[in-house]
Amino acid sequence: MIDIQLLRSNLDGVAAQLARRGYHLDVAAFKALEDARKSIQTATEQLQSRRNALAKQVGQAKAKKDEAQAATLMRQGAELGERLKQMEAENAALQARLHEFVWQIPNIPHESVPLGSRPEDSVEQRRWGEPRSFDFQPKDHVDVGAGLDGLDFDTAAKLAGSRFVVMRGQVARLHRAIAQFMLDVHTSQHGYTEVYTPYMVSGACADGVTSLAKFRDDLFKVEGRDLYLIPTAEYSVTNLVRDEILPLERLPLRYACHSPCFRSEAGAAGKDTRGMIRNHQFDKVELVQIVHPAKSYEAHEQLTGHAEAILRKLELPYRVVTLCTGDIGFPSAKTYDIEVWLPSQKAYREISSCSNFEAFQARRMQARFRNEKGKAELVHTLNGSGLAVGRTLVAILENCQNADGSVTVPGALREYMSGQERIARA
RNA sequence: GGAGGGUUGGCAGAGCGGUCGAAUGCGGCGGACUUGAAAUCCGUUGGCCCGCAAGGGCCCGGGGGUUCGAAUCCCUCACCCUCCGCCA
Repeated sequence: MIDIQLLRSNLDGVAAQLARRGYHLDVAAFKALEDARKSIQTATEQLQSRRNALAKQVGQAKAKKDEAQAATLMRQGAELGERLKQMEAENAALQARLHEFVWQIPNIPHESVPLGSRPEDSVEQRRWGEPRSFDFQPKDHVDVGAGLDGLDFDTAAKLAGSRFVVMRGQVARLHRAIAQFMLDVHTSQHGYTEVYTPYMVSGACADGVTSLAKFRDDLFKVEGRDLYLIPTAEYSVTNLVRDEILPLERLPLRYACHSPCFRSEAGAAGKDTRGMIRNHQFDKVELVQIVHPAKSYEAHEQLTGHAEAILRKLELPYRVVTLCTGDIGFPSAKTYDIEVWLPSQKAYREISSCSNFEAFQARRMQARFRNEKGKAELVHTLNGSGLAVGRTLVAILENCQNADGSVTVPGALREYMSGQERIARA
């Protein structure tokens, strides 16, 4: 969430900055809420002060064995109690409303984020690699996978419905190899610590990284329990530092985590229904960084570079896009999307999203560090896919396919495939 | 599943219903001593909210209750630990 002090001190300024991302901040509502809060809070605290003073006097009277005096004071205290109870309830209700109001405000976009309301307004930063020109008609990953007896959507549908996949044989192994490879690169070359975390988190943790109220429908919930299947390892990994005050020297923390991700895709009916571009379950290697506030934009560039390194090693053409103000996610201050080339679609498709959340998530999670002055201060959090495993498999099947239906294994993955250079139908 | 114990400040750990936001130790910070460091000694050291300030309020796992007054009593939920049973 954004700093409520900032709202109090510069409400119109915040509203203007939020307007850049298409969010209308109800300034009048906030003012009304704040005014009411102020008067009720002050009144409540005055009553509390009097109650405390009275209670103290009762103690003193009793110590002096002045029972008559004590009885008088206790009667006064009892009278005061009734009013206090009402005030406290009113105060609590108002604080809750204010809290709710502030918690559903999205993050303020960083000044470097291009202004725009549609995906087309996002700005391409760079491209790497040349899309391959085929001397035959390339198939999409569904057909390549079927030809290899490796991807089976019909059977998956029998088990769990649409938007699932069954992988077999060499394709399943390739999928596993991709994840291993990514994890190894990030831990051995980019300074990340591998972590294994729960695939379910509490509602509070979900609310720590984004707005649960807003995104509840996108999550799978465990029936009858306050547990949600993670839609990305970000949910569990970022929360590793919730309610912590980290020593300065522990920063930065860099975590890499391979996990399955579960998404209900409630709002995506009819979109990307073919293949495994948008499934209810997919694997991803996630990168998370917990950093000093002064270093987060530097870290953001590095983290994006770490994700890009994977595509370079796999020799898959991609481009990097800075999402425009209207397209960044709820908690994000700035996001780079990395898009990989898919021959079947003749288009670049998202394979990674790298965001700097500044203190937005940290404030929700109460994730802090002890700064140079010894004071507790909120950390900055970042994450990025490094990369989505399923979509990487899709990209390899499509970009590395051969006319005979086989697929060439990218050089970087061969050590994970017993040196095998290509996958063909068994 | 059954029985019991526990959750207190950065950490460890005390705390008869009244002056406890909380002893003590460690750690941190400042200082003395030292060429420097260690050791020792002295001082200091939680978070949050309102307020220009003075000052006030809240926080002892979460929530509720009893009371003039709750870290201390009661209820409830969560988590942790120990033992028994069961299971992988």
